[in-house]
Amino acid sequence: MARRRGPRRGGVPAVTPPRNGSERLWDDDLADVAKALLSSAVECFAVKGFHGTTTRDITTTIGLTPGALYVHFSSKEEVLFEVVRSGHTRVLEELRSAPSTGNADGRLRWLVARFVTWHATHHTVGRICQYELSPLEPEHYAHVLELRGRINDVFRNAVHRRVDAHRFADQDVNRVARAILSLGVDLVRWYRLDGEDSPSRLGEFYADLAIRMTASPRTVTVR
Amino acid sequence: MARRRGPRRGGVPAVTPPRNGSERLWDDDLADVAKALLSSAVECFAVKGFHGTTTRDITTTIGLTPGALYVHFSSKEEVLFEVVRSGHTRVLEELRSAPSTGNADGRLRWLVARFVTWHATHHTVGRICQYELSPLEPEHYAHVLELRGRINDVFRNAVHRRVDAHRFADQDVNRVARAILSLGVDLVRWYRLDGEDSPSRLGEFYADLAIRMTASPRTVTVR
DNA sequence: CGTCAGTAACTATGCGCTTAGTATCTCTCA
DNA sequence: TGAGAGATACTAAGCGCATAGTTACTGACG
Repeated sequence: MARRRGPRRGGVPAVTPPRNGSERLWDDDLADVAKALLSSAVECFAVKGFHGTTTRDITTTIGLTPGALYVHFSSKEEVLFEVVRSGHTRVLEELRSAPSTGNADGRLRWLVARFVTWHATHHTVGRICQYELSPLEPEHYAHVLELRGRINDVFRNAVHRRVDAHRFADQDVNRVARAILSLGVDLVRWYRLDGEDSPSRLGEFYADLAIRMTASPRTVTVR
Repeated sequence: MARRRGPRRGGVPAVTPPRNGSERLWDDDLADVAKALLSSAVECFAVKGFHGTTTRDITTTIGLTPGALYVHFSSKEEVLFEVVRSGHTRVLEELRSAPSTGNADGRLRWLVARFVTWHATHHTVGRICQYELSPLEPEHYAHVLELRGRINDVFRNAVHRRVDAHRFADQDVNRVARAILSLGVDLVRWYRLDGEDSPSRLGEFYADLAIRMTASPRTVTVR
């Protein structure tokens, strides 16, 4: 007993995973402990940032010691990369699940609503995905940039489709698309689950707003 | 000579201030070296975050040693606080310089354009003001929160005024005000001076967008 | 001469990561 | 079926380095 050095392997897990809803975001093939490490990292990174978070913070929160992190990930940076990559991948999957039928208005509305709902629901992960990119290694950053480019394309295409449907030539389409995306992203900075809007209500509100933002200028000034 | 311990004091300054436009933001009563430290900190904090920036980063960039920082500021955190407090204070001053005459549309347009132009021009400081608040000491954070509340109030009032002027009851005014503010803030995340929009052009675009966002829903659907 | 801005050297602490070891599990073989 | 080997998840301890901040001192200025 005095010389006890290791944990039980298998059997009842020694790990206490955090209950923050992020475990749904990780790849299925990850071990349970790896998933718990990621979920713990999410809470720490979101509050203290990457550099302000220690490996001791991440591991002790779930009942492990710092060395355990290196069994599953090669570095602290790789934990960050996995969080950010998974977050973006899940967002992209969500957007790609959009129904292929329907008109341009409906499509844009659907995309905005889903994007916003996702970011409100996962605003903690979202915060890391938006504001903690600079500590990533260059190849990891490049990978994430590519995912972001794909997400941007979905919105840009949807806005172009809606605007084309109304045939307005004096509209700067890319600027509006970027503004709509901007709203969906910036909410991770201020959103709280105990605020007055549920994720889906906020999604509906922003979808309405996006339609208004892409309306023809002539329509607005018709009064 | 072998025991030389200090620098030349006075005469030709040993300090090389960074040229990033932030020196205009600091309080006039600060010493030139203190201002240079703040401007250097802005570059470092914006790229590496507060925790990822060392006192050596800040000081050696302008030709000083780490101990020099403590001649002017009591801690690294105080440097951050001064950057963030000054940034918010300058924004608030800008908003308060709005002409008191004019209609509700013009006022909202003016505020948005100025807010956006400011954040595009000073997007580096803006990034710190939005995303590097968690390392602040509690009293400093409270101070900054109060400034932010005042900035929010200016926008909320302007949006209420515009909406009231049109007498629309089905509009969620605070949500729209928050969305407009959100656009102005999130731009610090992505804005680059070498992009296609100058600060003032972006300000005009967002001012137009804000008017559209606050238009009556009935107007939009009048087609 | 006194003051003060800044330096060089240093201190105490903490960090990311490594290493040697342990307990447990799984598989193979007789 | 049981024993032994190999593999593995994890710990406790530690390493090498770096950090924020301190201290004793210097040189220039008024």
